[in-house]
Amino acid sequence: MTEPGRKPDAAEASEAAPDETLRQFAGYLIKRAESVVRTDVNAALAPLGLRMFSFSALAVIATNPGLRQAQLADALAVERPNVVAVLDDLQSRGLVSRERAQDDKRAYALEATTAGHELYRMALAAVTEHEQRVTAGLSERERQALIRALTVIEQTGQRPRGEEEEDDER
Amino acid sequence: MTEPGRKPDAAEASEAAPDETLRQFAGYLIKRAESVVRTDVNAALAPLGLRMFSFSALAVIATNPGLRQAQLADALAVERPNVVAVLDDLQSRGLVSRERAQDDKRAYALEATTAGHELYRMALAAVTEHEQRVTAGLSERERQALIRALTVIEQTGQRPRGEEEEDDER
DNA sequence: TGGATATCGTTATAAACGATATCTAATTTC
DNA sequence: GAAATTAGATATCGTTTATAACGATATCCA
Repeated sequence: MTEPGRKPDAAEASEAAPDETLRQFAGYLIKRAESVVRTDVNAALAPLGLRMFSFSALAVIATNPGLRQAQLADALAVERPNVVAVLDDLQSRGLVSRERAQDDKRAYALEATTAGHELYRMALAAVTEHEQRVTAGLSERERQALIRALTVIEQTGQRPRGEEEEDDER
Repeated sequence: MTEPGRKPDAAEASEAAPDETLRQFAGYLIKRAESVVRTDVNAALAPLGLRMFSFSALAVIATNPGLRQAQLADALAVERPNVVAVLDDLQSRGLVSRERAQDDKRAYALEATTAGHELYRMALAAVTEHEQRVTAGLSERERQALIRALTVIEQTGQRPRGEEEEDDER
């Protein structure tokens, strides 16, 4: 082991990471970064009884009073059934209210309660800390560039496939 | 709808996205981008009978002949049990061989078969196409900056917590 | 007006992903 | 050579996210 050097046999190549080929793909690194972020943010939110997803839901509700469940699901880019359990939890803990919409008796108007806003404030602080922690290796300019790049990717990928720059928003 | 403008009532605010607050966090955008990437890459690999994870495994094996399972798991940042089923699949399809290591009869030396290399070539082309598709909105410089930023985040987050720049790698 | 159709929230279910605990066989340590 | 460790396998579980289908309400339109 650690012989001066020659033919590292690949299995124990010390020069390059074994996944070097994959690391040229942003997609691969996004997946790995997502894992790191999810672990860290969930740890940061655990003391507050929240996870990444319930925090996101609370944030969207707190900043968009009157939102309906389908709109919430849409905002979070998940299917409608996926928000039900989260809302059950948030509501049972008195953080969010579900009031029947007066103009549509099928729908609920979602609102954060006082306790919900309070918890949201604390959770937002915890998540902000988390963000600073995981992006500590980046300058603010780099972090902003990252945010822009990710936004572009998300929007690019959202398209049906085969679109480019058609400006279909109006 | 689309009335000239005033008091959008938040529930139907047309100016800002409902998750505007969350979009200032790289972590949130990483999660959303991951979803887009995963969906797209899995669709790209489906015709080849691969998913993102099995492709990654095949790539690492093909470029690191003789690798052991534990090293593969390590390279892919997952626990050892998680590679077993994937290898069972790849092996049963004749893409990967598991030969007992001569210096350690517990371990397997993993290698891609000729068919495995062949499929890997095709899959690599499909993934490269996918990468170009999802990063079509970025310049090559932006894409490289994204890759660097994600690498930094991954490494930052990997640390036990409370480390910074200690250079604990010797 | 009234039937077809669509939408809202819900339930049930399943696939994919990834972790932990434990087992065996083999290996290393002392 | 006994004890501790390691490699891979198995079983199991939790999380995340999707689809299908259902009851209730709302909208469309002939």
